Amino acid sequence: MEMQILDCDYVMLNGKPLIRIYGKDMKGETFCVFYNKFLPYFYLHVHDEKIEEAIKQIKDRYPEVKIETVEKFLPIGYQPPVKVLKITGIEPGKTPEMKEFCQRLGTPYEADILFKYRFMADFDLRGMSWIDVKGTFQKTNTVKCKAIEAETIKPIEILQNAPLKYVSLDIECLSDEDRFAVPEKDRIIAISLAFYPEYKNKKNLVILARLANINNNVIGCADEKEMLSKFLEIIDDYDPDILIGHNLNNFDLPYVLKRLELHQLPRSLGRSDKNAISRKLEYTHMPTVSGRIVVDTFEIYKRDPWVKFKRYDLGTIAKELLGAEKVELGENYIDTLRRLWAGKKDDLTKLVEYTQIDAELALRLVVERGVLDKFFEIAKLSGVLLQDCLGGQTQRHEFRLLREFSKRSYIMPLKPERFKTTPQIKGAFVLDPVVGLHDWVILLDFTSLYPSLISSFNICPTTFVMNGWKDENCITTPYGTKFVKPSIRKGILPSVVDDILANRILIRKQMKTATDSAQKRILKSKYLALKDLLNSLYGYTGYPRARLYVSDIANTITAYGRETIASTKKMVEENFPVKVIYADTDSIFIKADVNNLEDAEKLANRVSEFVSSKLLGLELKFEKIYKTFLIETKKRYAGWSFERDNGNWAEKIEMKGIETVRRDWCTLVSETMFDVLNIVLKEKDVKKAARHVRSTIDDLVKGKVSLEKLTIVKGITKSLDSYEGVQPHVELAKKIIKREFLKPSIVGERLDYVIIKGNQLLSKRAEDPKYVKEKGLEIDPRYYIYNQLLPPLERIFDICGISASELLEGSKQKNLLDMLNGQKPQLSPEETILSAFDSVVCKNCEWSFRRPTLSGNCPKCNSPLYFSGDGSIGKIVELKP
DNA sequence: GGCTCTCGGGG
DNA sequence: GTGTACGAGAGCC
Repeated sequence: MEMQILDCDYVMLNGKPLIRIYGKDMKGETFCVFYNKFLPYFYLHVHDEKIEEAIKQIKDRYPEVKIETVEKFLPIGYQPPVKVLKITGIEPGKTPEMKEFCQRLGTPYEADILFKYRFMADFDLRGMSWIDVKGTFQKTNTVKCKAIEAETIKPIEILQNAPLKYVSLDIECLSDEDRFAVPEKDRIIAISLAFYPEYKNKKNLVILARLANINNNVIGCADEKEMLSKFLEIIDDYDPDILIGHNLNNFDLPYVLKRLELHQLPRSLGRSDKNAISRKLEYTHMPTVSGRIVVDTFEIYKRDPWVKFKRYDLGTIAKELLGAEKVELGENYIDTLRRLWAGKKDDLTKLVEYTQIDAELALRLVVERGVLDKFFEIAKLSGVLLQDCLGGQTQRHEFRLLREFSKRSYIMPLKPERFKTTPQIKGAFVLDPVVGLHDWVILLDFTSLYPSLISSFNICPTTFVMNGWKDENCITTPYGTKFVKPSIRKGILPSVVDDILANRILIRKQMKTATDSAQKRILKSKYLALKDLLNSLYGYTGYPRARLYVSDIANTITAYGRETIASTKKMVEENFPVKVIYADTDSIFIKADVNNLEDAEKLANRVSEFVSSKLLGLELKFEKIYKTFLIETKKRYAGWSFERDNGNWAEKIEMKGIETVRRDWCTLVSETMFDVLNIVLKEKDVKKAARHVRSTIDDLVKGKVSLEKLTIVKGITKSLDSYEGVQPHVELAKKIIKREFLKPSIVGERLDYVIIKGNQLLSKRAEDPKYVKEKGLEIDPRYYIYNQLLPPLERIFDICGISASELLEGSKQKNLLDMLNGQKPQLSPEETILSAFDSVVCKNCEWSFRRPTLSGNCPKCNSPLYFSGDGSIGKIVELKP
């Protein structure tokens, strides 16, 4: 029988561990493979003369263990193999205790590797890979699928994936009190399921904790308990491989499990008799549902470095990626839900529709977007089970390396102790940029710089020279560390890098010839998975809690990186008529004396070839040309880029580190920023950009900017009196509570606000845009100019040689004051000062700031702030908004 | 510019 | 289950 591995666990049976591998065959049938001929073991390194004594002590304490002496290479430092004890136990669960006991006798190795992973490593089994099993079918009720007692298990190579079944779930709960639902008190009223492929010709099912007759896709139940039983029944019957939900790990799954427990129902969501669990620690979650994989769309999308969202709620992600709209329950969620739940058929139908769409969207975010494809391949390449690939990167490298180590008779260290302080790794080189607006800038970067360096210089814990060794056999690094030459011993880390690079070339070749679309899709995912693994390998070596963390090694890699980029700069400037204006980690930006794309490209290719030929094992690749390039500081730049795309030039405006989309900025700011950069970069007309800003300010003063563009959003996350300091949205919340005294609570809500004109402190002038519209209130242009528009724009204009005062003045009006006044009557003298202040000072403690604080008070001593400026020193006028 | 603190999704 | 794992952005000097 051939099947693809989905999950693996073990149980103790008759005093012996029984390994269970869950998987699927090509037809989609589920199996569980049992294997009972594997026992837990680990290694112990003790001083040669103490070996006999150690064996005796272990035997006395643990008579059941088997101890052998074997030859192994220790993982850190180049050295000959040593004798170590291999201690084989019976119960995996006893190993931690044995490990502690052995720590007094010597150094244990591999004593903290999960039993299932020990087994998988030794049998060369990998998550999502295929195995060939010979054995006999077993009758059992410990698992819910066909069980096979295996005689032999062999890995086999199959590219395709078995057909998987996905179910997405979303629950609705109702609390009687006015707070967020908690599973200890508040019941679940509805469970919504969405299936792929369909379940009994249905895409959706909603199970209600109330008798109802809505339609074929709704099952009414007498109460919550009946609903939960029905839910378990459907999961068993449909038998999904993948469980999906938005914030499933942190909300729906633990909630359902807790309610099942309270109703004394089995928590049997998995494929075995093991209870499903969902544990949270720090911030990451560890759901365990035997035989199935739990996928939380919130966690998956939040971790994805390629797509970024302003917010990660289901509505936002679904809208952006699927173009789908979520049903909104309106202003007061709890009240609406309560009303719908208590209502007649129409109300209930609305509730059903709401929860049904949520489950469906989460499902589509996985299936339609194919987000798991890459993780399938990461599992196959690293060996880690699919469920464990969805989390951090460390495990992937650790397990891959464990297998490479075992193959070569090396043993792995234990995980380092927690909270151990470790030396800081010195990071990459970032050149101080030549700040300004430049023409014709070429970007080149080293492909996979750190992995290439690991490979070129044989950098690995196993080749690391820790004591005197003949220099002619070593590579001495710029950090001062030494590694033996590959001719003496090739490192494991370099081998892994080479393997990934070779694999990548192979996959790229296969991608070109592949015709089948399913095959193409898998190859593409494989390529992405290889890229991910390669890019995160350096990070692993520099992670203090990695088994193979050696600070000298991480420091060696970055030192080589710094040396590479510095010598590249020198080399390029000495051999070509160019100036390097910026460099960061593995990329350099060079300013060239050219005036068209083709010449720039020719030059770039010459530079690329030259540097690549001089630096062995490295490739400096031509990336793109910036016709115009504006750099503010390290890591903050924008440019008009041109890149080859299938032979043609593709152009776009790029921004790095210049935040145009920030939650606490209104859209007017991002729009203006975007317009300004477009004008500056494409037309190189700074004056025109300044005019654009002035006209925006003009519109603002004249009240021509729509409230939507001025709305700022901030969440109220805790009770109002627990906020320290004065914040506009908190003050607004207080106002709203006062106005709508029937409103139960505001905690957990997101507040939209605009800043209006008035005589109070800034923060007291936050107001609900709807209220502003109703009452015909006016927004405060000064706030939007000084606190929103100016800060980001000022920096851009500054480096283009236009100061803030020039920005504000020079239009029809003489200065900001006149613009602010517009058609209005004259302001009081106190307000005049606002037109041209240089800074804000606190007269009490003499602290000074560039801009007024939101509270209007000094953050240090809380006394009122004063404006200073207007050209004349000493002319300080009290802030009267 | 660098460091510490907070908060996220969900009902 | 031989486990014990966050990271971006805001706020503050």
